[in-house]
Amino acid sequence: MRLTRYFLPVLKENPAEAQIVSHRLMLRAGMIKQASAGIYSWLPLGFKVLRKIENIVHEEQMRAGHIPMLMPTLQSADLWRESGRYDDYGEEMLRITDRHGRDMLYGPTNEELITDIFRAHVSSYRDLPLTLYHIQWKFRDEIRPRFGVMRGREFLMKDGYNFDLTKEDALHAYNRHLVSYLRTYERMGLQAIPMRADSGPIGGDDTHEFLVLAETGESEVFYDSAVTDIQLGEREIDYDDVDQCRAVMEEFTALYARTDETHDEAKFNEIPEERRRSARGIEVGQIFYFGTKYSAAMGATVQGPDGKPVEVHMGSHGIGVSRLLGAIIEASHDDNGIIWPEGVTPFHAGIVNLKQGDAEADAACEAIYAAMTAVGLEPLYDDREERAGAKFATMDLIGLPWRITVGPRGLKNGVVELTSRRTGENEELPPEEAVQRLAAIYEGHMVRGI
RNA sequence: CGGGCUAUAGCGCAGUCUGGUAGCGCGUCCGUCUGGGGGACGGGAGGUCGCAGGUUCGAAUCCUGCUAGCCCGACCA
Repeated sequence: MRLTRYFLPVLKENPAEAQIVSHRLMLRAGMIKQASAGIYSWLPLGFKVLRKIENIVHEEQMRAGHIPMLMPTLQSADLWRESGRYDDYGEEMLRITDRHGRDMLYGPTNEELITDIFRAHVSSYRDLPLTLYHIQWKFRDEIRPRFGVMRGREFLMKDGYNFDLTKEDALHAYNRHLVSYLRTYERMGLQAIPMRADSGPIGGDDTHEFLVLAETGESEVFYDSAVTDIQLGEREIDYDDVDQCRAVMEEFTALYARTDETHDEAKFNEIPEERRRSARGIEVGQIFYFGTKYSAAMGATVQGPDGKPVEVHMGSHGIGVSRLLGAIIEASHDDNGIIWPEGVTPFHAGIVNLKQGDAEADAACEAIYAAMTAVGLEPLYDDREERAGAKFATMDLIGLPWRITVGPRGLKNGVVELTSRRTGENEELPPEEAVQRLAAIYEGHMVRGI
């Protein structure tokens, strides 16, 4: 993409309403624009990152054997009356009446809809196990939306639902999700720690929240510092392997890590004192096992091998997709702006032409642009008639992890500069080598964008 | 929902107390110079002063009502 043809309305000054760094940077980098309280338009740069995150979530869900689909944002109140949650959910649910006077709602979650689909089409134990998921906009009418996309009213969420014949099968689904979530977050450059949590209005006994440590987090968390040393890394996972998934789950949840809702001071104090940590965290996902709560209420049964109806065991699992943008920025920025992890960056590298209009510099930039595109990389070429300082400032603000700087001075010696946004490290090398280097860096980090 | 606050050009703000027909910085447009960390000079464009009503010869400014948004707290992917 050439910057002169793109739409990137960056701001030099901080908008007054933005208090936390991710909100400020998303506004300044021209990623979002507030439409009303807690509701945002996603401008091209923000939309690009949102789609990349969404695609990582899809890839990891499908890798774990979960089936993508799409349910509507508007739902009928009838299903919610059936589950009993129409009254339980309270003011947070946005209720709407259509022209015929029918009660509708903008879905805050989808347990009812998915259970309705399930009971209509699944009748045999032989169709199990089944895990369906979608990535769809939700609406929760928060009393006080704040922090930009971190606590919006309208937000994009991946929510999935597993249906299993037995509790054991459902617990495997639980573990499978825990593992797949770990991989999902790691691919985005995040460390999200699973913590024992409270189930809230979803209900159920077993639940973990995934928290990204950040000073601006809304949750207070307590943990054993050793948990931050555990990484999934490159290890091979067979998501059908019950024992392996359980082992990984146990590895990641053995050490103490809880939110304030479930914090147990006595157990916390059993940790050696030098490893006790209290901090703040951003909740980026949650997994639940809730047994037959919805299947019993809504009559979701299958016929077992003996021909008798069995209420299915269910769980649900969510990832706050739009919130993740905020969480990633909170975890990865500096005074000059955002620093995108390679996995989610909107463009793979920026090309800065220091002397726009100089025949050699222009030609060199075009050649790099073509070479990057040829190997499947997506560059953002700053071809504006701006001075070097302005171009650098823009690149730093929008946070592309790599920058190729092209100027007449370097070109005389046949080199350009490759600079890491994160470390500031700078290397002079021939243009072709810079492109090769980028191709190697992004090997394994290629995510379909838009 | 309790407490605090704001609304004036795309963004950040002054002007309101003491009424007289709206200003600054950034951005933006045109031109010249410049060219390795938000450059300089010159010239432009851009505003129903959140909305409605009232007081007044005259309202951004005073009065009444409303709306929207922000911050702190109690609740939540």
